[in-house]
Amino acid sequence: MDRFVSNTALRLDAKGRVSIPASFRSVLARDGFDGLYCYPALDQEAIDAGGNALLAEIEALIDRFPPYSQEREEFRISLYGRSATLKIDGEGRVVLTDDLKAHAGISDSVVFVGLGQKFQIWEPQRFRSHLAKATATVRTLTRRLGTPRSEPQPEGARE
Amino acid sequence: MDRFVSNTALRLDAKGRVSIPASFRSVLARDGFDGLYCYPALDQEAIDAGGNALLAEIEALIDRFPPYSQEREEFRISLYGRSATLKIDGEGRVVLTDDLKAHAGISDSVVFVGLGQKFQIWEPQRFRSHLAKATATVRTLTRRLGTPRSEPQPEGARE
DNA sequence: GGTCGATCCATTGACGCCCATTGATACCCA
DNA sequence: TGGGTATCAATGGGCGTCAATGGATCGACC
Repeated sequence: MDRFVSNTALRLDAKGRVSIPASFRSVLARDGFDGLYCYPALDQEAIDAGGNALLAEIEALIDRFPPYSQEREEFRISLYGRSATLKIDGEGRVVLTDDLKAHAGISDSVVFVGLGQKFQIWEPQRFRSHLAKATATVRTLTRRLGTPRSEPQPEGARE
Repeated sequence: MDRFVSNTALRLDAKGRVSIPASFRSVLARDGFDGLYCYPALDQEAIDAGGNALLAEIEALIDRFPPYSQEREEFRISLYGRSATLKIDGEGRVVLTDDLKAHAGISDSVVFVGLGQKFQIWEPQRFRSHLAKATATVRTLTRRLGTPRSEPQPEGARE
């Protein structure tokens, strides 16, 4: 398996540590990144996390702007400045920074959600409501498309 | 690791000393530069800092202008003339010059922000507001560009 | 002789690293 | 097929190391 899939709910311990799900760890190991690269999601109250694949995605985004341009510098500041590379201990755990926890509203438990090249870390309650909203959106979209109770998209349409 | 990454908030002591984050120090050591090369950032109320890699970047910037041109001389004056090479003490600390502190509005605490080949030193409050502004820009730009794997925003999605 | 600065030392608190426990799941064998 | 066992993921805690910080001493240059 080379993609992050499925979701898992886990708790932070007294020291603020939280285990990365074992299946995600094996993906990270395959990816070759030492540690866990994290930053606050731009459009959601969640943490985006991953390895080299995620990092490459971000750098590709930055490289779309010419060197020394104002936009590029703002991208660099905003993405690098808010990101954190967390160390993974021998048991596969990380401690989230205060910034990350504040952005996602995380206190003592989280949900890991696999999204292919990356995964997200949510505060469980917020994830539930986000999921409900997303599901409602999907329903209205499929209705509007006029494809009731059929698969909305063929496999691999968007990666 | 051979690049400056992540960010750290630290305080100046009564003597004006401030520790360079250990991870940054190890990059500087690898870079081989003795001390810390600093200058006021051109476009921001921050201090640019680094080692040989930063110096090389600056020279590359200057070399984009024809020799003896007005622009080139102004770049040289502006960059070299305002720069300072700070001494790093046995504990990995530096004292910022008054010029640098004035430019960045630094009094008794700072934030170090890794930006790859260099890092920046900010006054925490200004960094926060700058980050907020940059992030807003990034949001609108990524929407316009059509970020990969961002969710579709259907019109009329109720909130 | 005094002040400023630089090098050295001492404290403390966080973090990395290690091991122990528990609970669930998969596997094996009767 | 059911029971027992081995394996591994998740969790909790202890301890040592080192980064960050504060203070003290030594020296140089006014």
